[in-house]
Amino acid sequence: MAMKLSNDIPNIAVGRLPLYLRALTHLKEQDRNIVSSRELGKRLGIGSAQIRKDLCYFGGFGKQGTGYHIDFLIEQLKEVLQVDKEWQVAVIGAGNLGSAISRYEGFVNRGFRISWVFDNQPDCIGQEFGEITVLSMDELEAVLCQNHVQIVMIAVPVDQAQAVADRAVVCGICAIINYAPISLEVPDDIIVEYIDPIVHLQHMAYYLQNEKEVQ
Amino acid sequence: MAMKLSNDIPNIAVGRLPLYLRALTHLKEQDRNIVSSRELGKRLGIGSAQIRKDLCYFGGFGKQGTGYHIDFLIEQLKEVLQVDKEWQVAVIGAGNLGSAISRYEGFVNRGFRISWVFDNQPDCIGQEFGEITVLSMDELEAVLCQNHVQIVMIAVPVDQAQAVADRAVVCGICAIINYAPISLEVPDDIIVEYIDPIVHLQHMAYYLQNEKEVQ
DNA sequence: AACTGTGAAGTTTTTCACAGCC
DNA sequence: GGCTGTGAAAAACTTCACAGTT
Repeated sequence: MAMKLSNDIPNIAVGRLPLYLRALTHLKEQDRNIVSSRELGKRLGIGSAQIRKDLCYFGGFGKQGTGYHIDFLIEQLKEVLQVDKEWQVAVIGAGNLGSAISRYEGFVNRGFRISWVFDNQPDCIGQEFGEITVLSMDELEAVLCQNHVQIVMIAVPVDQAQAVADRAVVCGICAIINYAPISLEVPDDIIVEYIDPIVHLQHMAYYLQNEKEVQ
Repeated sequence: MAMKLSNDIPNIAVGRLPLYLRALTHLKEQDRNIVSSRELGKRLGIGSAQIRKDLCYFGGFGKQGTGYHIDFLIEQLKEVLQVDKEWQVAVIGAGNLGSAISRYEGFVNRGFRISWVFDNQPDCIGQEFGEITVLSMDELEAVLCQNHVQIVMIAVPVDQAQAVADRAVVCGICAIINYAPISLEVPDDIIVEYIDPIVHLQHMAYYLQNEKEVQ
């Protein structure tokens, strides 16, 4: 992601807000009303000062002596992140991964809705995932353009990912979540984030003790 | 992840090595032999100095005036990351997501193999994903312990994730990839990494222009 | 008494810039 | 001429510490 476009709030701080939001939602589900930066930090493995500072960039939503009202903070963070509305998302690729994403029900109450899924395999097209039907890749441009789709998730085989991204970019999309294990080349104003479990696994492996060395 | 255990190499630099490895693999597939830090950086959207510095922590694998031999660098990075061997991984949860992970064929040539999958749904247990069979959750402890499994991927519903993590930790696992949208509480010596697409989406949404404001 | 908001201090990470090498 | 390896400078980020508020 080539981000730091914004005025002056560190991208890395913005990146933590979704984690705060996620944790706050769980607290709310446990019928909690108030939380301190210390408790929130402990749950997330983050220092309390960092949380206060991050929230402070956006005005500070807490009460001295008390902490943060969970409902209020959730509401404010959703507004800051622009997820108080519902973004329409297109998924490209309806294989194992694309279909798992499309069937996942967790998007909606966090600000997103998968509204379209595309694939180029004839046996896939027409399949129903919950409320949506798999469309042909031939319809990609028409659907993305006509609906002013801003976010796409790419879940196609790695050798098709760049071509698919190029097609989406031409349609005016602004942001891509790429599940294919390849760095995409896109114009500077397009936001790209990557989800590649193997990157995480390889990162972790560095810190693991090799069994043989242990013995 | 509570990482900085290591001697003195920044965790964040280690985290970039898998990206370098991934990009190098693509270059190799295009029959390239040599690459400069500048070209590699351009592909990844990273400064060339950063790449040189990262590689330098591990000794510096380049040749002045020339660049980096791709084959050699791949080999060295795999060794550094300990992915020149094959780690056995267990997936917990065989729903949409768990089965997509388990069927994915991209793990093997990047240092990992999904060797076991568990679920608690009777209609799931016994299903075959490629070469592996879905096992009952009742067998979790026995399998993890007997095989000294070090890495598990959690792909169960959010309300079961913590309990599943607890069970895995007792079995002596060292690292968790958690796909459930919740922060896990685990002992300090367990490495946890999170994969939650909605965290990425929410992060991106912050930088998107709201349609209404554009007009 | 408990907790936030926030400048200032401290630390980490990135970038610069150039000597040394091919 | 082109490129790496690497100290030193710059920038970014985190933590401290405390005034101020409830």
